[in-house]
Amino acid sequence: MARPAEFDRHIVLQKAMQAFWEKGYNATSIAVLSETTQLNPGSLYNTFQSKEAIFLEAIDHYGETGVRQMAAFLSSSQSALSGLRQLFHQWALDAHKGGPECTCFLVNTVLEVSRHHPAVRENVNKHLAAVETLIRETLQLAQAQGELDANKDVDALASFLICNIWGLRVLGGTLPSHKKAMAIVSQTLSVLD
Amino acid sequence: MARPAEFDRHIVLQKAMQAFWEKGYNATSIAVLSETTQLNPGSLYNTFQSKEAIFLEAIDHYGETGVRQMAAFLSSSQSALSGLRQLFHQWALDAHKGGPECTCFLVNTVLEVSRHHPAVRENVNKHLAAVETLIRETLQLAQAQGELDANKDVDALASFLICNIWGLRVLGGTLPSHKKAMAIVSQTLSVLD
DNA sequence: AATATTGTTGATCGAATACTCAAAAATGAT
DNA sequence: ATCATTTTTGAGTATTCGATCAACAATATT
Repeated sequence: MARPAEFDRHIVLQKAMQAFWEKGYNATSIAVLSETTQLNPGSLYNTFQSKEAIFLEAIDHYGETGVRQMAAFLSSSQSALSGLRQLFHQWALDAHKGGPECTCFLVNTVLEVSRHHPAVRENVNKHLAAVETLIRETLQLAQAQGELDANKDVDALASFLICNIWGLRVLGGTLPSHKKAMAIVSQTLSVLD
Repeated sequence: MARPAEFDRHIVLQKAMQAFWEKGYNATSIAVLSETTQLNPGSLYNTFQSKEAIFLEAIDHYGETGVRQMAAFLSSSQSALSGLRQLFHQWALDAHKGGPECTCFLVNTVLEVSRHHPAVRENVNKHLAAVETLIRETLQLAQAQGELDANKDVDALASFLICNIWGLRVLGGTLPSHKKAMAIVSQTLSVLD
C-alpha cells in the first residue's frame, strides 16, 4: 500500500556504526552519515528520529554483534579458560594492529558521551554488563570443570578482567608495541593460575 | 612599551583544561573557552594559535601537574608500595565519586582525539609514559628496599599497573558501585604480593 | 487505471562552528 | 604629553552543524 524502502536497515546501522566507531559521536556529522549510508538526510530522518537515535541503535548493533561473536568463540573453544586466554591474546594483537578496530566502540563512547548523556550511558553499560556476564559465566564453567580454583571470587575476577580489557582498548589508542601489549596480557592472565 | 596582558596564562590554561576535561575536545567550542577563561575570542587567538594549540598546552598543564602531584605523594609515603596502594585506592574512590574527575583527561583524549591526530597522540603519550616511568621507578625502589620480590619483572608490572589505571578511568565513566571499584583494585594489587 | 500511502530527493532552515579584523584602550619610553 | 606597541573588544567572516520541507517517485490495494 506504500512505497517500500530501498535500503536494508541492518546494513545502514552497520555502516553508521563503523563511522561512529572510527570518528566518535561528535566528529561524525549527518553529512558523513549520509555519505557512508548512501541515504539522503531526509531518508535518514524519515527512518530515525535524530542523530542521537541512530547512535543508540548503532551501539546496540555493536554490542549485540560483539557479545554474540564472543560467546560463539568461547563455546567453540577446547576449554573455558583457554578460550578466555585466546581472546585476551587477540585483544593484545588488536591493540598493536592500529586502525579503527584497535579500540572498542563502547569504551570510546563511555569516555566521550556517557558522562554527559544518561540515555547513552544506560545503553552502553547494558552491553558492557553483557560482556562481563559472559566472562563470569565462563569462569564459573571453568570452576565447575575443575579448571579454575574453586576458592577464587568469580565476580571479582570477572570485574577485574573487564577492567583489563578496557585498559587494553586505551592501550590500543597509544599505538603500543606488540611486546608491551603481550606483557600486560600475560600479567593479567596470571590471576587465573 | 606596550599594553600588558590582563590575564595569567597559567590560570587561563587551567580553566581551558577543565573545560576540555569535562566536555572533551570536540564538544568544547571557542565560545565555551571564551566564557570559562573570561577572554574574548580575539584575545584567545592573540595568545594562542588555534583551538588545537590551546588543547595541546592544556594537555601539558594536566600532565605536568598530575605527575608532579603523584611524585610528591609517593615520596611522602611511608614505603614505596604503600604509596602505590594508596594511589590505587584513591582512584577507586574517584571512579565512584562521579563528576568530571572520575575520568582522566589524558585517557579521554587517547580515545577521542589521539587516534586521528598524531600531534595530540605524541603529546598525550609523552605524559602517559611519564606516569609509567614514575610507577616503574617506585617498583624499582620497592625492590631495592626488599619490599617487592626481586624476581618480578618491573617493566611488565609497571605496564600492567598503568593498563589497570586506564581501566579504572573507563570504569569511572560507567558510574560503578564503590564495592566493584574496590574489588578490582584489590585484584590488581595482588600482583604485588 | 485510480488512489492512498510511504520513500526519496535535494534544497534549505536557523544556529553554531572556528576564526578574523578594525577600532579602541592601556601601557612604557621619550 | 606624544608616540610606538600590544591587548582588548565585539561584531564580523565563511562554513558546517543537525534537522526540515515540499515536490516527486514508487508501491499495494481497489
